[in-house]
Amino acid sequence: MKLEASGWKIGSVDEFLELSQEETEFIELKLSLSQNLKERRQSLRLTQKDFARMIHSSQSRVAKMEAGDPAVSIDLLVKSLLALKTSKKEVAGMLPH
Amino acid sequence: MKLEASGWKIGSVDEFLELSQEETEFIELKLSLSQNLKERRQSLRLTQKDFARMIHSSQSRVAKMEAGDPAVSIDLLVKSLLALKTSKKEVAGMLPH
DNA sequence: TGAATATATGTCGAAAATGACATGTATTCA
DNA sequence: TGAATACATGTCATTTTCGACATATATTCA
Repeated sequence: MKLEASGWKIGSVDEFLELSQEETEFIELKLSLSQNLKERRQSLRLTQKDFARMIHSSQSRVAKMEAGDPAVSIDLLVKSLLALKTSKKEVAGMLPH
Repeated sequence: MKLEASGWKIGSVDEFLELSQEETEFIELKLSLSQNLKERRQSLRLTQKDFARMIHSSQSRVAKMEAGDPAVSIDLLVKSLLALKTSKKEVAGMLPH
């Protein structure tokens, strides 16, 4: 999984070139939601633009969500999934490895 | 479940006194994480103050997290749970109804 | 091919979330 | 009881995330 390529910071103040287990799990969790969101949108034959209108957001933000951009919150990802009629159980199913 | 008591807005511009299914599910999801976080912290015999230090936050913010304050993000709740060595599978188990 | 459509990326001011602090209220226990 | 400890609540300046926009790059398809 190319975390580096998604713009996730690799270096930090405390650790140089190393992500803590906790940080890694957090990022993986978000990427799982991102990927599932993209799959769901596509399987519904929605364009990013149309989906953006559904959630009162913008095409560029949808693209960032799906790209796993670090500057997108889990809150927005979850709200987006719920807007696609994803059940809580389905959201839960996206989390475990 | 007393959503109103937790400070969640009941009225909005579009709908007066009614939460959409989507909004309700989002709030319930957050409250589940809140409650589980509180239980986990308590079972580990950690004070809010001590836990706050662990996650580089403050006692007041921990209190707000556990109270289900709307102004607390899922991101912070998830990071907090992960700091308590909660596995992704365990987080997933908190979500379904 | 090339126009139309779809997606990716960078930037901005506005809005929301943050840690910190002060202070109020419960709870504990000697 | 009352002091000590734990938790709740309100506010504030700073940081982060937001929708929006411009524009670059991919993809589709006639």
